[in-house]
Formats: sequence, structure tokens, C-alpha cells
Amino acid sequence: MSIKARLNQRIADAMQAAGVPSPCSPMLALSGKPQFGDYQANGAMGAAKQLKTNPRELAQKILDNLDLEGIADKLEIAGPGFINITLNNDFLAQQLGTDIDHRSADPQTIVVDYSSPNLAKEMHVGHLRSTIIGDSLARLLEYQGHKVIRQNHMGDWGTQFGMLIAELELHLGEGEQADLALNDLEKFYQQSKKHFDADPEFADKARAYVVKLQSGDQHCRNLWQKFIDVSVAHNLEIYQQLNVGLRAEHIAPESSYNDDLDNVLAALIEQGLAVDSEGAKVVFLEELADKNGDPSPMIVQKSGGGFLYATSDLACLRHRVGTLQADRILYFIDARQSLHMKQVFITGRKANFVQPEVSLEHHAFGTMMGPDGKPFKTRAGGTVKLADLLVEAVERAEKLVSEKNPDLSIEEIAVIARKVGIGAIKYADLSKTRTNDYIFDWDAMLSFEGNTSPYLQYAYTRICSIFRKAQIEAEAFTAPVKLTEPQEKALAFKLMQFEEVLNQVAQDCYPHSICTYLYELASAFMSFYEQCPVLKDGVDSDTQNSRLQLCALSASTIAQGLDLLGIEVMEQM
RNA sequence: GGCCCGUUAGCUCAACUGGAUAGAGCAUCCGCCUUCUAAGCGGAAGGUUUCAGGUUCAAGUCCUGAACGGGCUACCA
Repeated sequence: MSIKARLNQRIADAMQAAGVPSPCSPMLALSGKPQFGDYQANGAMGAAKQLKTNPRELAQKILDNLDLEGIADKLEIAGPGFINITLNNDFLAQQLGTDIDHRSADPQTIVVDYSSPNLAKEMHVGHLRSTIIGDSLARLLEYQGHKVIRQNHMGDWGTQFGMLIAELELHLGEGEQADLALNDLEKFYQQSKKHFDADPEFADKARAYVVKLQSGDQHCRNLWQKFIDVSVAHNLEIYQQLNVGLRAEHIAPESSYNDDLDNVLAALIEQGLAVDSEGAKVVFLEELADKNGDPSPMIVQKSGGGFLYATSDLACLRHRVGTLQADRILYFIDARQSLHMKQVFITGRKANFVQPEVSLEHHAFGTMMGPDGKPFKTRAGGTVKLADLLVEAVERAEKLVSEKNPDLSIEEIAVIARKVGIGAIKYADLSKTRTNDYIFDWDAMLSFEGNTSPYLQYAYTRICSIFRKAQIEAEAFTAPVKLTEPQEKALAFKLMQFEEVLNQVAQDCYPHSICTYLYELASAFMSFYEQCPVLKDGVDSDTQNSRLQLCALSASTIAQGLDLLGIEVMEQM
């Protein structure tokens, strides 16, 4: 149990003993300022209001019932009724020596839907968010002992594929090889779009091919498969470069639900949820009605008989609940899909595809904007390819690493540059609040100074360097910790908060909290490093061992935290 | 038109879900490498949290309205 959880429990009990009706919340938070101690409990003020008593008197009554002997040094009532708690140094030191079980007491089956690119085009920088935020959550939940099922809901079944198949047929007809023609997917898409817009005959063929493909025509199916294979291979390559845990076995594309769409529709009709409207089959949702009371429509079958993504998302939802047995389903998808996701969730529940206890969560995120604050486009009007961003990042890192550390071999530099460059990109994205729109800026994203992943990696290498010099294995090292310098205490206190942060993120799915935490931890380590010599002359052996222990714990926490973000560490940089 | 989201330092972002004097990084300025990696450390400066009301012991955070920006809004995904 984390220190925070323990304090929370004790204070809640004390509040109850002081006459606060349950449930009573201590409202425990980290103190904002050093003079206010380590934690502050803000619950007395709200409770006093409820009881119509004086908040400071109530706070005193709570303190009278609160026993933190051996845990806290100082308990103070301040301001209108804050309870400030200063932890005991020996308690903190002793806590550092105990192993905390990071595994959840209630392991669940959790489906994590992320990345889910459209296979018609190459991945661009806009795909970064879903891919790395989702991956981070998958790693964290796995670390906590949940059964995580990654699902990459790739878009392989849309209208555009008719156009792409027709284009591919054209190329193959001229004797070209498929993988050569598809070497540049972006270019291929543009060519095909050009044909579609300029040539009515081509356009008709493209439209016909969509229908043929979806009804199982072998010729179209073969062409489609060729295209998909190339596109999937491209995506898997990107995942590998990004150190993202998505593999071929996690791909559950739209097309895989095709055979179930008729069943979904039949179920919706049978339950009276889907009705005829303007020739289409539509589900009307009063739950999402506007202020005039007009319900929100969701088309589940087009007037021509074709299906849309609402239907395949419903089939997908039913599969995840019924077959995959999910307790919780997390969707990491663009905020523009918010209405669609609400419609799917509500319909899924009304149709009994989803039991009430299953948690459906759309964790949306904002749109990538350009430097002008408008939705991001390159000067040519296109997007930046993800592959190009990764190449640029590694190149910049390579240049810097070889400048900073010329003694390293070419091979070492290449490995370090990859970890630094990719880490910087991921961290730049992960460290921002998920839900807001955000500005894409090359230099900010590829910065290696300040609050960036190289800063964290650098802290790690500094610790490695100490252990290398001492000729001690960091992982195996254990020694009692004593906290005398303020930097030592600050570092120890930060180390103890790791679990609290992870629990929070596992719940609200905001991995930027992990970034903030790791930056604060690394920052506390840097101050400690400057102020508290470890191996230098004049440091007695107890102090040296205690500091080595703090170093070892800092290294393992930073490495573990970065691993949860999918960022790698290295011994030297 | 309706609905959803956003607006915090010159720039990019935080603020533990209503708590105390709103914090970081970048950029700027001043210090610190003969001693564990200076991708670092210490310090300075920078704010009417878009605006106007309201609720509250307490509002960047909640409610109402306005301005600006983005998105969604029936046969793309």
C-alpha cells in the first residue's frame, strides 16, 4: 500500500471518530509548498461546512483521533483548516527498503484499442498520439497484472479501397510488381485519387470494386490482399522503430467483422432499435437529443444496403465483450469521434451487447495543429510522414551523441541515438495532456534539453556511471538508507510516490502524469547528485552505502517508468 | 442553427479534479566544470489564468452569458 493510501485510511478513520458522517474524504494531496509539510489533508473544511461547525475546531478533533506515531513527525493545523503532515525521515527511509507490490488486487481483462490507422495511406505524425498513449496504457496495465488484450482496429474496408484496387490493377496490368508499385503508399494513394477525380470510367470501376470486394469477389479480394500486406508491413515496421508493442497478432481490422454485420443489423431491427428512415436503417438515440428533443441518428445500413463503420464498431464491441470477455474496454481515438463513440456505446448497451458492469471508455485526444494554430498541414498541403519524423529524430540525436561523447564507437552511437531520438519524440507527445489540441513543432519535439526524455535518460546514465566507477552491480545492491540532507529526503519522498502515480494513471489514462512525475524524480536526483557526493573522499561508508542505495532506487524507478512509456534507457550517452 | 471541446508567462505546456503566495521547460540575464558525464546545477526576470457576472470560508478549476479558435452534426472512416 502506498504512503498516501495509508494516510488516507488513517485520516478517514480519524474523521469518522471525530463525528464526520461517512463516507468522509480526507482530500489528501501533496503539499504545494515545503512549509506546509509533505502532504496536506483538506477534508476538514468541507466536513465542517456539512456539520455546521468551525473547521479549525473540527480539524483539531480529527487530530485528537489521529495516531501517526512513527509515520509523521509533525501534524499542524493551518489556515482555515488545512491539516499539514510532515513525514518522519526514518519511516521514509525504512519504507524505501520494503518491496511494494505493484500488482492490482483486482486483475481484470482489459481490451486496449489503439493506433488503428487507415491502411489506405501511410502513417503520418497524427497517428502518433493514439499509438503511443495506448501503448503506454497497455504496458502499465500489464505491469499491474491485468490481462491486457491489444487490439489494432485497422481501417482496411472503406470506400477508398475500391479506388486503390483499381489503381493497383492498372499497375499490374502494365507488368509492374505489387511491392514496387506500392513502394510509396502516399504517392500511390495520390495517383489513385487523381485517376478517380479525372477519369469517370476509372471512378465507376472503383465504385463497382468496393461492392465486389465486400461481397467476396476473388479477383478484387486478391488485389486487396496484396495492397493490405504491403501496408500492414509498413505499419509493423513503424511500430518496431517506435518500440511500440503492437504485432501482427494484435491486428483485428474492420474487415474481420464483415461476416457479422448482417447479424448485428438483424439484432438491432429485432429489438426495434434500428428503423427505416429515408431508405436507410437508422438507430435514433433520445439519449443524445438536442434541445428541441430531436434524437441523434446513427445510420447502421445505407439505403443501398452497404454498411458503415457504426455497424462494424458494434460488431467489434460485441466481439470484445462476448468473445474476448473484456471487463473494461479502452478506446484511444481522436476526439472528433466523440459523438460516434457515444452512439456506439449507448446502442451497444441498449442492444444488450454489453453488460452493465463492463466499462466502456473513450479516451479522446485533441488534434495536432500547425505553428499557426490551424489543423496541421505541410506547405504542400499534406501531412508529415511518421517515418520521416523518426529518421530526422535519430539523425539529430546521432549528431549530438557523437559531439558529446566522441569516445563511443559508431555502433554504440547508433544504438544510443535511436533510443534518444525516438524517446524524445514519444516523450514530447506523451508529456502533454491527452485531451487538448496541441501544436506540432519540429524543434520542440526534437529538443534534448530540459523536460525531455534525454534528461531522464541522462540521469540514468549518471547513476550507471557511479556504479561503474564503484564496480558494484546496481540491481543487486541493498543497504540501509538514512536521510539527513534535504536533497536526500526530497529524493526519497519522490521515489515513494511512484505507485501513487501509476494507480492514478491506470484509472484516468492520462500518461502525462507519469512524465511529470519522472521529470520531478530525475530533477530531485540531479539536485541530490550535485549536493550529495557518493564516491568522493571524505564520505563515510554508511553515508556512501545509503547514497548508493538512493542511486540504485532512482535508476530502477526511472528505468521502470520510462519502460511504461515505451522509452529505453542506456548505460552511457 | 444545434451539440462537444479549448483559451494560463514572449513561445510550448503543468496545476494531484474546489484549496494556501498559479508552477516547469524553451528563449533572455547572472553565477558554477583540476573532484561521481555541464544533455547538468544554483539564481534573476517574466501573470488582471480571454472578457463580464454569479455560487463558495476558498475559483485557473463549478454556474450563466459574451468573444475568439477547433471539431462534430444521415448514407467516408
